[in-house]
Amino acid sequence: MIDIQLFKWYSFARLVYTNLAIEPPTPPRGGTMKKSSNRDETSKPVYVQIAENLLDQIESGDLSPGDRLPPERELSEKFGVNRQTLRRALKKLELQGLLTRRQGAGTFVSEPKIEQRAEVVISFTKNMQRRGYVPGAEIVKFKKQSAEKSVADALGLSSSDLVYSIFRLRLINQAPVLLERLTIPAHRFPQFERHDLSKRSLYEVMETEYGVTITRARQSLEPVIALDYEAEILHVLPGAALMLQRRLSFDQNEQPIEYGKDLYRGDRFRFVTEIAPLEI
Amino acid sequence: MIDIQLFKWYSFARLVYTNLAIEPPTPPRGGTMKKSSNRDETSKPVYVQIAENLLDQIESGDLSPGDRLPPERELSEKFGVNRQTLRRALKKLELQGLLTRRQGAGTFVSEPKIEQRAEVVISFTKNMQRRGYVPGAEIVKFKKQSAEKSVADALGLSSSDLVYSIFRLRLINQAPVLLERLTIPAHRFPQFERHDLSKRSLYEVMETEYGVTITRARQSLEPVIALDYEAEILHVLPGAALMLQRRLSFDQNEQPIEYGKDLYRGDRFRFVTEIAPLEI
DNA sequence: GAGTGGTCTAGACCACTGG
DNA sequence: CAGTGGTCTAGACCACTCC
Repeated sequence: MIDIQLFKWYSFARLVYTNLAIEPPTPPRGGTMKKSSNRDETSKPVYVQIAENLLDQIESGDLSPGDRLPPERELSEKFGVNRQTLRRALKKLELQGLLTRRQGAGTFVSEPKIEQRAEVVISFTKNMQRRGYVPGAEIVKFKKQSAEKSVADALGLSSSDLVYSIFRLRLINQAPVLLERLTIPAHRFPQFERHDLSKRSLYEVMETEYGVTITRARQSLEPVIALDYEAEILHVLPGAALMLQRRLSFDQNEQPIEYGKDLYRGDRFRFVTEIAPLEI
Repeated sequence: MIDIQLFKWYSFARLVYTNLAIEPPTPPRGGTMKKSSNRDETSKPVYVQIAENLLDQIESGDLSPGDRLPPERELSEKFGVNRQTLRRALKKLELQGLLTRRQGAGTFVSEPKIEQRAEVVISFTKNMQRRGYVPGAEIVKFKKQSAEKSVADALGLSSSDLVYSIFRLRLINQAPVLLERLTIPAHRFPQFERHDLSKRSLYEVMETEYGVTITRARQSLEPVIALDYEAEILHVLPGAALMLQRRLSFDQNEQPIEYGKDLYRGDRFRFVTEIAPLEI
Protein backbone atom coordinates (compact mmCIF):
# COMPACT_ATOMS: atom_id res chain seq x y z
CA MET A 1 0.00 0.00 0.00
CA ILE A 2 1.86 2.97 -1.16
CA ASP A 3 -0.84 5.39 -1.69
CA ILE A 4 -1.57 8.57 0.05
CA GLN A 5 -4.95 9.18 1.50
CA LEU A 6 -5.99 12.30 -0.19
CA PHE A 7 -9.59 11.92 0.61
CA LYS A 8 -11.44 9.05 2.04
CA TRP A 9 -15.06 9.87 1.86
CA TYR A 10 -17.37 9.54 -1.03
CA SER A 11 -20.64 8.21 -2.05
CA PHE A 12 -21.24 6.17 -5.05
CA ALA A 13 -24.24 7.11 -6.97
CA ARG A 14 -24.15 8.47 -10.38
CA LEU A 15 -25.85 10.98 -12.42
CA VAL A 16 -29.27 11.69 -13.22
CA TYR A 17 -31.35 14.59 -12.53
CA THR A 18 -32.52 17.22 -14.87
CA ASN A 19 -32.85 20.65 -13.49
CA LEU A 20 -36.15 21.78 -14.77
CA ALA A 21 -37.09 25.01 -13.15
CA ILE A 22 -40.66 25.80 -12.58
CA GLU A 23 -42.42 28.77 -13.89
CA PRO A 24 -44.11 30.38 -10.99
CA PRO A 25 -47.60 29.23 -10.89
CA THR A 26 -50.62 30.79 -12.10
CA PRO A 27 -52.53 30.11 -9.06
CA PRO A 28 -55.13 27.97 -7.73
CA ARG A 29 -58.07 26.04 -8.44
CA GLY A 30 -58.28 24.75 -11.88
CA GLY A 31 -54.79 23.53 -11.27
CA THR A 32 -52.57 25.47 -13.49
CA MET A 33 -48.87 25.46 -13.18
CA LYS A 34 -47.20 26.47 -16.35
CA LYS A 35 -45.18 23.87 -17.92
CA SER A 36 -41.56 24.55 -17.55
CA SER A 37 -38.94 25.43 -20.00
CA ASN A 38 -37.42 22.95 -22.28
CA ARG A 39 -38.28 19.52 -23.33
CA ASP A 40 -41.60 17.88 -23.15
CA GLU A 41 -41.38 16.96 -19.50
CA THR A 42 -44.33 19.21 -19.15
CA SER A 43 -46.35 16.84 -17.12
CA LYS A 44 -44.17 16.42 -14.08
CA PRO A 45 -46.06 16.59 -10.85
CA VAL A 46 -46.06 20.03 -9.33
CA TYR A 47 -44.24 18.93 -6.22
CA VAL A 48 -41.38 17.56 -8.32
CA GLN A 49 -41.12 20.84 -10.19
CA ILE A 50 -41.04 22.77 -6.95
CA ALA A 51 -38.35 20.49 -5.57
CA GLU A 52 -36.28 21.05 -8.68
CA ASN A 53 -36.79 24.77 -8.45
CA LEU A 54 -35.57 24.83 -4.87
CA LEU A 55 -32.69 22.54 -5.78
CA ASP A 56 -31.65 25.03 -8.42
CA GLN A 57 -31.68 27.78 -5.86
CA ILE A 58 -29.50 25.76 -3.53
CA GLU A 59 -27.05 24.77 -6.22
CA SER A 60 -26.84 28.26 -7.63
CA GLY A 61 -26.11 29.65 -4.20
CA ASP A 62 -29.27 31.73 -3.92
CA LEU A 63 -29.90 29.57 -0.89
CA SER A 64 -26.85 28.93 1.23
CA PRO A 65 -26.19 26.29 3.88
CA GLY A 66 -27.72 27.36 7.16
CA ASP A 67 -30.28 29.63 5.54
CA ARG A 68 -33.77 29.31 6.83
CA LEU A 69 -36.48 28.94 4.25
CA PRO A 70 -39.69 30.88 4.58
CA PRO A 71 -42.39 29.09 6.53
CA GLU A 72 -44.33 26.47 4.66
CA ARG A 73 -47.50 28.47 4.62
CA GLU A 74 -45.70 31.39 3.05
CA LEU A 75 -43.79 29.25 0.56
CA SER A 76 -46.90 27.47 -0.53
CA GLU A 77 -48.54 30.78 -1.24
CA LYS A 78 -45.52 31.96 -3.19
CA PHE A 79 -45.60 28.88 -5.35
CA GLY A 80 -49.34 29.08 -5.63
CA VAL A 81 -49.91 25.59 -4.35
CA ASN A 82 -51.45 23.95 -1.37
CA ARG A 83 -49.34 23.44 1.70
CA GLN A 84 -49.47 19.67 1.33
CA THR A 85 -48.06 19.90 -2.13
CA LEU A 86 -45.28 22.16 -1.01
CA ARG A 87 -44.50 19.84 1.89
CA ARG A 88 -44.05 16.98 -0.52
CA ALA A 89 -41.42 18.96 -2.35
CA LEU A 90 -39.66 19.79 0.89
CA LYS A 91 -39.80 16.16 1.98
CA LYS A 92 -38.19 15.08 -1.22
CA LEU A 93 -35.28 17.42 -0.66
CA GLU A 94 -35.08 16.48 2.99
CA LEU A 95 -34.76 12.81 2.06
CA GLN A 96 -31.90 13.78 -0.20
CA GLY A 97 -30.16 15.41 2.71
CA LEU A 98 -30.39 18.90 1.25
CA LEU A 99 -32.84 20.33 3.75
CA THR A 100 -33.23 19.91 7.48
CA ARG A 101 -36.56 20.54 9.16
CA ARG A 102 -37.12 21.15 12.82
CA GLN A 103 -40.61 21.30 14.21
CA GLY A 104 -41.21 24.64 15.80
CA ALA A 105 -38.01 26.05 14.40
CA GLY A 106 -38.13 25.99 10.64
CA THR A 107 -36.68 24.53 7.47
CA PHE A 108 -32.98 25.03 6.83
CA VAL A 109 -30.55 24.39 4.02
CA SER A 110 -28.26 21.62 5.22
CA GLU A 111 -24.61 22.18 5.83
CA PRO A 112 -22.80 20.34 3.07
CA LYS A 113 -21.79 16.99 4.45
CA ILE A 114 -18.51 15.36 3.70
CA GLU A 115 -20.37 12.35 2.52
CA GLN A 116 -23.38 12.31 0.33
CA ARG A 117 -26.10 9.82 0.83
CA ALA A 118 -25.37 6.64 -1.03
CA GLU A 119 -28.91 6.48 -2.28
CA VAL A 120 -29.00 9.82 -3.98
CA VAL A 121 -28.13 9.84 -7.58
CA ILE A 122 -25.61 12.38 -8.74
CA SER A 123 -22.82 12.51 -11.28
CA PHE A 124 -19.25 11.66 -10.40
CA THR A 125 -18.09 14.94 -11.86
CA LYS A 126 -20.53 17.08 -9.93
CA ASN A 127 -19.88 15.14 -6.77
CA MET A 128 -16.15 15.68 -6.96
CA GLN A 129 -16.50 19.33 -7.81
CA ARG A 130 -18.67 19.89 -4.77
CA ARG A 131 -15.82 18.55 -2.69
CA GLY A 132 -13.37 20.87 -4.33
CA TYR A 133 -11.55 18.29 -6.41
CA VAL A 134 -10.74 18.46 -10.06
CA PRO A 135 -12.25 15.44 -11.77
CA GLY A 136 -10.91 14.02 -14.99
CA ALA A 137 -11.53 11.17 -17.36
CA GLU A 138 -9.51 9.13 -19.78
CA ILE A 139 -10.81 6.60 -22.28
CA VAL A 140 -8.98 3.31 -21.92
CA LYS A 141 -11.02 1.23 -24.33
CA PHE A 142 -13.85 1.94 -26.74
CA LYS A 143 -15.08 -0.97 -28.82
CA LYS A 144 -18.14 -2.07 -30.69
CA GLN A 145 -18.42 -5.81 -30.27
CA SER A 146 -20.82 -8.62 -29.55
CA ALA A 147 -21.91 -8.87 -25.96
CA GLU A 148 -20.74 -11.57 -23.63
CA LYS A 149 -23.52 -13.74 -22.40
CA SER A 150 -24.02 -12.51 -18.86
CA VAL A 151 -24.09 -8.91 -19.98
CA ALA A 152 -26.37 -9.66 -22.91
CA ASP A 153 -28.78 -11.37 -20.55
CA ALA A 154 -28.80 -8.46 -18.17
CA LEU A 155 -29.49 -6.02 -20.99
CA GLY A 156 -32.08 -8.25 -22.60
CA LEU A 157 -30.03 -8.79 -25.75
CA SER A 158 -29.09 -11.88 -27.68
CA SER A 159 -25.43 -12.72 -27.83
CA SER A 160 -25.28 -11.78 -31.47
CA ASP A 161 -26.33 -8.21 -30.73
CA LEU A 162 -23.67 -5.56 -30.84
CA VAL A 163 -22.79 -3.42 -27.85
CA TYR A 164 -20.40 -0.64 -27.12
CA SER A 165 -17.88 -1.68 -24.51
CA ILE A 166 -16.22 1.27 -22.88
CA PHE A 167 -13.49 1.44 -20.25
CA ARG A 168 -13.07 4.86 -18.75
CA LEU A 169 -10.55 5.79 -16.09
CA ARG A 170 -11.63 8.46 -13.67
CA LEU A 171 -9.11 10.80 -12.11
CA ILE A 172 -9.12 13.06 -9.11
CA ASN A 173 -6.46 15.71 -9.15
CA GLN A 174 -4.72 13.74 -11.89
CA ALA A 175 -4.60 10.53 -9.86
CA PRO A 176 -6.57 7.46 -11.03
CA VAL A 177 -9.24 6.42 -8.58
CA LEU A 178 -11.94 4.59 -10.49
CA LEU A 179 -12.07 2.34 -13.53
CA GLU A 180 -15.48 2.40 -15.16
CA ARG A 181 -16.34 -0.51 -17.40
CA LEU A 182 -19.67 -0.14 -19.05
CA THR A 183 -21.70 -1.74 -21.79
CA ILE A 184 -24.57 -0.24 -23.74
CA PRO A 185 -26.58 -1.70 -26.62
CA ALA A 186 -25.31 -0.37 -29.93
CA HIS A 187 -28.68 -0.25 -31.63
CA ARG A 188 -29.95 2.22 -29.07
CA PHE A 189 -26.97 4.54 -29.52
CA PRO A 190 -25.98 4.69 -33.19
CA GLN A 191 -22.66 6.34 -33.92
CA PHE A 192 -21.87 6.50 -30.26
CA GLU A 193 -18.16 6.67 -31.01
CA ARG A 194 -18.62 10.22 -32.22
CA HIS A 195 -18.95 11.53 -28.68
CA ASP A 196 -15.98 12.38 -26.53
CA LEU A 197 -16.58 10.69 -23.21
CA SER A 198 -13.34 11.98 -21.77
CA LYS A 199 -14.98 15.39 -21.73
CA ARG A 200 -18.66 14.70 -21.51
CA SER A 201 -20.81 12.82 -19.06
CA LEU A 202 -22.12 9.53 -20.36
CA TYR A 203 -25.62 10.24 -19.14
CA GLU A 204 -25.57 13.73 -20.50
CA VAL A 205 -24.72 12.37 -23.95
CA MET A 206 -27.41 9.73 -23.66
CA GLU A 207 -29.97 12.32 -22.81
CA THR A 208 -29.13 15.16 -25.14
CA GLU A 209 -28.10 13.09 -28.17
CA TYR A 210 -30.41 10.10 -27.89
CA GLY A 211 -33.26 11.18 -25.65
CA VAL A 212 -32.52 8.42 -23.18
CA THR A 213 -32.92 9.24 -19.52
CA ILE A 214 -31.78 6.96 -16.74
CA THR A 215 -34.62 6.80 -14.27
CA ARG A 216 -33.41 4.14 -11.90
CA ALA A 217 -30.62 1.68 -11.32
CA ARG A 218 -29.96 -1.40 -9.34
CA GLN A 219 -26.47 -1.73 -8.02
CA SER A 220 -24.42 -3.87 -5.74
CA LEU A 221 -21.12 -3.60 -3.95
CA GLU A 222 -18.54 -6.29 -3.34
CA PRO A 223 -14.97 -6.20 -2.12
CA VAL A 224 -12.48 -7.70 -4.54
CA ILE A 225 -8.73 -8.10 -4.92
CA ALA A 226 -6.92 -6.09 -7.58
CA LEU A 227 -5.72 -8.19 -10.49
CA ASP A 228 -2.46 -7.25 -12.14
CA TYR A 229 -4.00 -5.25 -14.95
CA GLU A 230 -6.38 -3.44 -12.67
CA ALA A 231 -3.65 -2.71 -10.14
CA GLU A 232 -1.45 -1.23 -12.80
CA ILE A 233 -4.05 1.07 -14.24
CA LEU A 234 -5.29 2.21 -10.83
CA HIS A 235 -1.77 2.62 -9.45
CA VAL A 236 -2.15 0.20 -6.59
CA LEU A 237 -0.35 -3.01 -5.76
CA PRO A 238 -1.73 -6.29 -7.06
CA GLY A 239 -3.76 -7.83 -4.27
CA ALA A 240 -4.95 -4.50 -2.93
CA ALA A 241 -8.57 -4.17 -1.92
CA LEU A 242 -10.93 -2.69 -4.48
CA MET A 243 -14.65 -2.09 -4.45
CA LEU A 244 -16.55 -3.61 -7.34
CA GLN A 245 -19.79 -1.85 -8.08
CA ARG A 246 -22.08 -3.60 -10.50
CA ARG A 247 -24.88 -1.56 -11.95
CA LEU A 248 -27.86 -2.12 -14.20
CA SER A 249 -29.56 1.08 -15.24
CA PHE A 250 -33.02 1.49 -16.69
CA ASP A 251 -34.37 4.17 -19.00
CA GLN A 252 -37.65 6.02 -18.83
CA ASN A 253 -39.39 3.07 -20.46
CA GLU A 254 -38.07 0.63 -17.89
CA GLN A 255 -35.74 -0.90 -20.44
CA PRO A 256 -32.28 -1.95 -19.21
CA ILE A 257 -29.94 0.39 -20.97
CA GLU A 258 -26.54 0.24 -19.31
CA TYR A 259 -24.56 -2.42 -17.56
CA GLY A 260 -21.60 -1.27 -15.52
CA LYS A 261 -18.85 -2.89 -13.53
CA ASP A 262 -16.89 -0.13 -11.85
CA LEU A 263 -13.75 -0.66 -9.82
CA TYR A 264 -13.07 1.85 -7.06
CA ARG A 265 -9.77 2.14 -5.25
CA GLY A 266 -10.52 0.83 -1.78
CA ASP A 267 -8.12 3.22 -0.09
CA ARG A 268 -9.77 6.28 -1.54
CA PHE A 269 -13.46 5.65 -1.24
CA ARG A 270 -15.91 4.88 1.44
CA PHE A 271 -19.54 4.21 0.69
CA VAL A 272 -21.85 5.77 3.16
CA THR A 273 -25.44 5.05 4.02
CA GLU A 274 -27.81 6.58 6.47
CA ILE A 275 -30.19 4.13 8.01
CA ALA A 276 -33.21 5.79 9.45
CA PRO A 277 -36.80 4.95 9.95
CA LEU A 278 -38.77 5.93 6.90
CA GLU A 279 -40.92 8.84 7.81
CA ILE A 280 -42.71 10.06 4.81
CA MET B 1 -9.94 -19.45 -2.22
CA ILE B 2 -11.26 -22.65 -1.01
CA ASP B 3 -14.71 -21.74 -0.07
CA ILE B 4 -17.92 -22.78 -1.56
CA GLN B 5 -20.39 -20.23 -2.73
CA LEU B 6 -23.42 -21.17 -0.88
CA PHE B 7 -25.19 -17.95 -1.37
CA LYS B 8 -24.06 -14.73 -2.75
CA TRP B 9 -26.73 -12.21 -2.14
CA TYR B 10 -27.44 -10.31 0.94
CA SER B 11 -28.08 -6.86 2.19
CA PHE B 12 -26.36 -5.30 5.06
CA ALA B 13 -28.55 -3.52 7.42
CA ARG B 14 -29.14 -4.66 10.86
CA LEU B 15 -31.96 -4.91 13.10
CA VAL B 16 -34.17 -2.48 14.42
CA TYR B 17 -37.72 -2.49 13.97
CA THR B 18 -39.95 -3.32 16.74
CA ASN B 19 -43.12 -4.85 15.65
CA LEU B 20 -45.30 -2.79 17.76
CA ALA B 21 -48.72 -3.14 16.61
CA ILE B 22 -51.08 -0.37 16.79
CA GLU B 23 -53.22 0.51 19.67
CA PRO B 24 -56.72 1.22 18.56
CA PRO B 25 -56.23 4.85 17.87
CA THR B 26 -59.50 5.81 19.29
CA PRO B 27 -60.95 6.51 15.95
CA PRO B 28 -61.28 10.22 15.66
CA ARG B 29 -63.87 9.50 13.06
CA GLY B 30 -65.87 6.47 12.75
CA GLY B 31 -62.71 4.42 12.81
CA THR B 32 -62.01 0.89 13.58
CA MET B 33 -58.43 -0.17 13.63
CA LYS B 34 -57.55 -3.57 14.85
CA LYS B 35 -55.10 -3.60 17.63
CA SER B 36 -52.48 -6.06 18.45
CA SER B 37 -50.04 -6.24 21.23
CA ASN B 38 -47.82 -4.57 23.66
CA ARG B 39 -46.16 -1.43 24.81
CA ASP B 40 -47.20 2.10 25.24
CA GLU B 41 -46.01 3.69 22.04
CA THR B 42 -49.52 4.91 21.75
CA SER B 43 -48.65 8.21 20.23
CA LYS B 44 -47.19 7.03 16.97
CA PRO B 45 -48.70 8.68 13.94
CA VAL B 46 -51.61 6.75 12.60
CA TYR B 47 -49.95 6.07 9.27
CA VAL B 48 -47.00 4.44 11.03
CA GLN B 49 -49.34 2.28 13.03
CA ILE B 50 -51.16 1.23 9.91
CA ALA B 51 -47.90 0.41 8.17
CA GLU B 52 -46.86 -1.74 11.11
CA ASN B 53 -50.21 -3.44 11.13
CA LEU B 54 -49.89 -4.31 7.45
CA LEU B 55 -46.28 -5.39 7.98
CA ASP B 56 -47.45 -7.79 10.63
CA GLN B 57 -49.98 -9.23 8.23
CA ILE B 58 -47.31 -9.72 5.60
CA GLU B 59 -44.85 -11.29 8.00
CA SER B 60 -47.43 -13.53 9.55
CA GLY B 61 -48.49 -14.79 6.17
CA ASP B 62 -51.99 -13.37 6.28
CA LEU B 63 -50.89 -11.49 3.21
CA SER B 64 -48.84 -13.50 0.77
CA PRO B 65 -46.57 -12.38 -2.06
CA GLY B 66 -48.60 -11.60 -5.11
CA ASP B 67 -51.77 -10.92 -3.16
CA ARG B 68 -53.63 -7.83 -4.14
CA LEU B 69 -54.64 -5.54 -1.35
CA PRO B 70 -58.11 -4.03 -1.28
CA PRO B 71 -58.39 -0.70 -3.09
CA GLU B 72 -57.17 2.32 -1.16
CA ARG B 73 -60.63 3.72 -0.72
CA GLU B 74 -61.81 0.50 0.79
CA LEU B 75 -58.76 0.05 3.00
CA SER B 76 -58.97 3.57 4.29
CA GLU B 77 -62.53 2.96 5.30
CA LYS B 78 -61.57 -0.29 7.01
CA PHE B 79 -58.90 1.44 9.02
CA GLY B 80 -61.18 4.34 9.67
CA VAL B 81 -58.79 6.91 8.27
CA ASN B 82 -58.62 9.26 5.38
CA ARG B 83 -57.30 7.98 2.10
CA GLN B 84 -54.27 10.28 2.31
CA THR B 85 -53.32 8.81 5.62
CA LEU B 86 -53.67 5.30 4.35
CA ARG B 87 -51.62 6.17 1.28
CA ARG B 88 -48.80 7.33 3.49
CA ALA B 89 -48.72 3.95 5.17
CA LEU B 90 -48.71 2.18 1.82
CA LYS B 91 -45.94 4.46 0.57
CA LYS B 92 -43.81 3.62 3.56
CA LEU B 93 -44.11 -0.08 2.83
CA GLU B 94 -43.59 0.49 -0.86
CA LEU B 95 -40.32 2.29 -0.15
CA GLN B 96 -39.24 -0.70 1.88
CA GLY B 97 -39.89 -2.90 -1.09
CA LEU B 98 -42.70 -4.83 0.56
CA LEU B 99 -45.50 -3.54 -1.63
CA THR B 100 -45.74 -2.79 -5.32
CA ARG B 101 -48.32 -0.38 -6.62
CA ARG B 102 -49.48 -0.09 -10.19
CA GLN B 103 -51.74 2.70 -11.25
CA GLY B 104 -54.95 1.36 -12.58
CA ALA B 105 -54.16 -2.13 -11.42
CA GLY B 106 -53.80 -2.18 -7.67
CA THR B 107 -51.44 -2.65 -4.74
CA PHE B 108 -49.69 -5.97 -4.42
CA VAL B 109 -47.51 -7.72 -1.89
CA SER B 110 -44.07 -7.93 -3.45
CA GLU B 111 -42.51 -11.21 -4.35
CA PRO B 112 -39.73 -11.75 -1.86
CA LYS B 113 -36.54 -10.64 -3.50
CA ILE B 114 -33.28 -12.39 -3.16
CA GLU B 115 -31.77 -9.19 -1.98
CA GLN B 116 -33.23 -6.82 0.46
CA ARG B 117 -32.83 -3.13 0.10
CA ALA B 118 -29.61 -1.96 1.65
CA GLU B 119 -31.38 0.93 3.28
CA VAL B 120 -33.94 -1.05 5.12
CA VAL B 121 -33.05 -2.00 8.61
CA ILE B 122 -33.62 -5.57 9.62
CA SER B 123 -31.89 -8.06 11.86
CA PHE B 124 -29.26 -10.45 10.59
CA THR B 125 -31.14 -13.33 12.11
CA LYS B 126 -34.47 -12.46 10.56
CA ASN B 127 -32.85 -11.68 7.24
CA MET B 128 -31.15 -15.06 7.07
CA GLN B 129 -34.23 -16.92 8.16
CA ARG B 130 -36.24 -15.31 5.40
CA ARG B 131 -33.76 -16.75 2.99
CA GLY B 132 -34.10 -20.17 4.46
CA TYR B 133 -30.74 -20.29 6.19
CA VAL B 134 -30.02 -21.23 9.76
CA PRO B 135 -28.23 -18.36 11.44
CA GLY B 136 -25.99 -18.82 14.43
CA ALA B 137 -23.76 -16.77 16.70
CA GLU B 138 -20.70 -17.39 18.77
CA ILE B 139 -19.10 -15.01 21.23
CA VAL B 140 -15.43 -14.62 20.49
CA LYS B 141 -14.61 -11.91 22.98
CA PHE B 142 -16.52 -10.13 25.72
CA LYS B 143 -14.61 -7.55 27.74
CA LYS B 144 -15.24 -4.51 29.86
CA GLN B 145 -12.40 -2.12 29.26
CA SER B 146 -11.52 1.49 28.66
CA ALA B 147 -12.35 2.73 25.20
CA GLU B 148 -9.76 3.43 22.59
CA LYS B 149 -9.66 7.02 21.54
CA SER B 150 -11.33 6.94 18.16
CA VAL B 151 -14.19 4.86 19.47
CA ALA B 152 -14.55 6.99 22.58
CA ASP B 153 -14.78 10.07 20.39
CA ALA B 154 -17.45 8.54 18.21
CA LEU B 155 -19.50 7.55 21.24
CA GLY B 156 -18.99 10.86 22.96
CA LEU B 157 -17.02 9.32 25.84
CA SER B 158 -13.76 10.24 27.49
CA SER B 159 -10.98 7.71 27.20
CA SER B 160 -11.28 6.84 30.86
CA ASP B 161 -14.87 5.69 30.43
CA LEU B 162 -15.50 1.99 30.40
CA VAL B 163 -17.06 0.20 27.47
CA TYR B 164 -18.08 -3.30 26.62
CA SER B 165 -16.08 -4.62 23.71
CA ILE B 166 -17.75 -7.58 22.10
CA PHE B 167 -16.64 -9.76 19.20
CA ARG B 168 -19.34 -11.99 17.88
CA LEU B 169 -18.98 -14.44 15.03
CA ARG B 170 -22.04 -14.97 12.87
CA LEU B 171 -22.66 -18.27 11.20
CA ILE B 172 -24.82 -19.41 8.36
CA ASN B 173 -25.50 -23.11 8.26
CA GLN B 174 -22.60 -23.55 10.68
CA ALA B 175 -20.11 -21.69 8.49
CA PRO B 176 -18.60 -18.38 9.68
CA VAL B 177 -19.54 -15.48 7.46
CA LEU B 178 -19.38 -12.31 9.53
CA LEU B 179 -17.28 -11.08 12.44
CA GLU B 180 -19.09 -8.40 14.40
CA ARG B 181 -16.95 -6.15 16.56
CA LEU B 182 -18.97 -3.72 18.57
CA THR B 183 -18.50 -1.30 21.41
CA ILE B 184 -21.14 0.07 23.76
CA PRO B 185 -20.77 2.41 26.74
CA ALA B 186 -20.77 0.42 29.98
CA HIS B 187 -22.59 3.02 32.02
CA ARG B 188 -25.62 2.77 29.76
CA PHE B 189 -25.75 -1.01 30.02
CA PRO B 190 -24.92 -2.12 33.56
CA GLN B 191 -24.31 -5.84 34.03
CA PHE B 192 -24.40 -6.36 30.30
CA GLU B 193 -22.36 -9.55 30.66
CA ARG B 194 -25.39 -11.24 32.13
CA HIS B 195 -27.03 -11.53 28.73
CA ASP B 196 -26.27 -14.32 26.33
CA LEU B 197 -25.60 -12.69 22.99
CA SER B 198 -24.99 -16.01 21.33
CA LYS B 199 -28.70 -16.63 21.62
CA ARG B 200 -30.25 -13.19 21.77
CA SER B 201 -30.21 -10.23 19.46
CA LEU B 202 -28.10 -7.34 20.69
CA TYR B 203 -30.79 -4.83 19.89
CA GLU B 204 -33.48 -6.95 21.44
CA VAL B 205 -31.50 -7.05 24.69
CA MET B 206 -30.90 -3.31 24.54
CA GLU B 207 -34.57 -2.66 24.16
CA THR B 208 -36.13 -5.12 26.53
CA GLU B 209 -33.52 -4.93 29.29
CA TYR B 210 -32.43 -1.31 29.09
CA GLY B 211 -35.17 0.52 27.25
CA VAL B 212 -32.78 1.64 24.55
CA THR B 213 -34.08 1.70 21.01
CA ILE B 214 -31.87 2.23 18.00
CA THR B 215 -33.60 4.76 15.83
CA ARG B 216 -31.02 5.44 13.19
CA ALA B 217 -27.51 4.59 12.18
CA ARG B 218 -24.83 5.93 9.96
CA GLN B 219 -22.73 3.34 8.26
CA SER B 220 -20.05 3.00 5.66
CA LEU B 221 -18.59 0.25 3.53
CA GLU B 222 -14.99 -0.27 2.49
CA PRO B 223 -13.18 -3.18 0.92
CA VAL B 224 -10.28 -4.49 2.98
CA ILE B 225 -7.81 -7.34 2.93
CA ALA B 226 -8.12 -10.13 5.50
CA LEU B 227 -5.41 -10.07 8.14
CA ASP B 228 -4.15 -13.36 9.49
CA TYR B 229 -6.36 -13.40 12.55
CA GLU B 230 -9.44 -12.36 10.63
CA ALA B 231 -8.75 -14.88 7.89
CA GLU B 232 -8.44 -17.67 10.38
CA ILE B 233 -11.63 -16.95 12.20
CA LEU B 234 -13.62 -16.40 9.02
CA HIS B 235 -12.11 -19.42 7.29
CA VAL B 236 -10.67 -17.57 4.35
CA LEU B 237 -7.11 -17.16 3.15
CA PRO B 238 -5.07 -14.24 4.40
CA GLY B 239 -5.28 -11.53 1.78
CA ALA B 240 -8.82 -12.40 0.77
CA ALA B 241 -11.25 -9.56 0.15
CA LEU B 242 -13.51 -8.62 3.04
CA MET B 243 -16.11 -5.91 3.45
CA LEU B 244 -15.63 -3.65 6.42
CA GLN B 245 -18.83 -2.05 7.60
CA ARG B 246 -18.44 0.69 10.14
CA ARG B 247 -21.50 1.74 12.01
CA LEU B 248 -22.51 4.35 14.51
CA SER B 249 -25.98 3.87 15.92
CA PHE B 250 -28.11 6.38 17.77
CA ASP B 251 -30.80 5.82 20.34
CA GLN B 252 -34.19 7.44 20.65
CA ASN B 253 -32.60 10.49 22.26
CA GLU B 254 -30.14 10.95 19.43
CA GLN B 255 -27.27 9.77 21.62
CA PRO B 256 -24.58 7.62 19.97
CA ILE B 257 -25.01 4.26 21.61
CA GLU B 258 -23.13 1.66 19.59
CA TYR B 259 -20.01 1.67 17.49
CA GLY B 260 -19.51 -1.29 15.20
CA LYS B 261 -16.86 -2.54 12.84
CA ASP B 262 -18.18 -5.63 11.14
CA LEU B 263 -16.20 -7.78 8.77
CA TYR B 264 -18.14 -9.63 6.08
CA ARG B 265 -16.71 -12.38 3.95
CA GLY B 266 -16.44 -10.84 0.51
CA ASP B 267 -17.20 -14.07 -1.26
CA ARG B 268 -20.48 -14.57 0.52
CA PHE B 269 -22.10 -11.18 0.56
CA ARG B 270 -23.16 -8.58 -1.88
CA PHE B 271 -24.57 -5.26 -0.77
CA VAL B 272 -27.41 -4.10 -2.90
CA THR B 273 -28.94 -0.69 -3.42
CA GLU B 274 -31.78 0.48 -5.53
CA ILE B 275 -31.28 3.92 -6.94
CA ALA B 276 -34.49 5.51 -7.97
CA PRO B 277 -35.91 8.96 -8.17
CA LEU B 278 -37.52 9.82 -4.89
CA GLU B 279 -41.22 9.95 -5.47
CA ILE B 280 -42.95 10.55 -2.25
C1' DG C 1 -47.90 33.11 23.27
C1' DA C 2 -46.90 33.29 18.44
C1' DG C 3 -45.09 30.77 14.97
C1' DT C 4 -43.13 26.66 13.17
C1' DG C 5 -43.39 21.95 11.18
C1' DG C 6 -46.29 17.26 11.69
C1' DT C 7 -50.54 15.00 11.02
C1' DC C 8 -55.12 14.25 9.47
C1' DT C 9 -59.65 14.96 7.01
C1' DA C 10 -62.94 15.58 3.17
C1' DG C 11 -63.42 15.93 -1.34
C1' DA C 12 -61.93 16.43 -6.13
C1' DC C 13 -59.87 15.51 -10.64
C1' DC C 14 -56.49 13.06 -13.42
C1' DA C 15 -53.89 8.99 -15.65
C1' DC C 16 -53.58 4.62 -16.18
C1' DT C 17 -54.90 -0.55 -16.37
C1' DG C 18 -58.16 -3.90 -17.35
C1' DG C 19 -62.03 -6.57 -19.17
C1' DC D 1 -66.09 1.47 -19.46
C1' DA D 2 -65.59 1.07 -14.27
C1' DG D 3 -62.01 0.88 -11.08
C1' DT D 4 -57.45 1.65 -9.69
C1' DG D 5 -53.56 4.51 -7.95
C1' DG D 6 -51.48 9.57 -8.42
C1' DT D 7 -51.98 14.31 -7.45
C1' DC D 8 -53.89 18.37 -5.53
C1' DT D 9 -56.80 21.55 -2.61
C1' DA D 10 -58.83 23.72 1.57
C1' DG D 11 -58.99 23.66 6.14
C1' DA D 12 -58.10 21.92 10.77
C1' DC D 13 -55.72 20.57 15.01
C1' DC D 14 -51.53 19.10 17.34
C1' DA D 15 -46.47 19.23 19.09
C1' DC D 16 -42.76 21.60 19.38
C1' DT D 17 -39.38 25.91 19.64
C1' DC D 18 -38.21 30.06 20.82
C1' DC D 19 -38.87 34.65 22.56
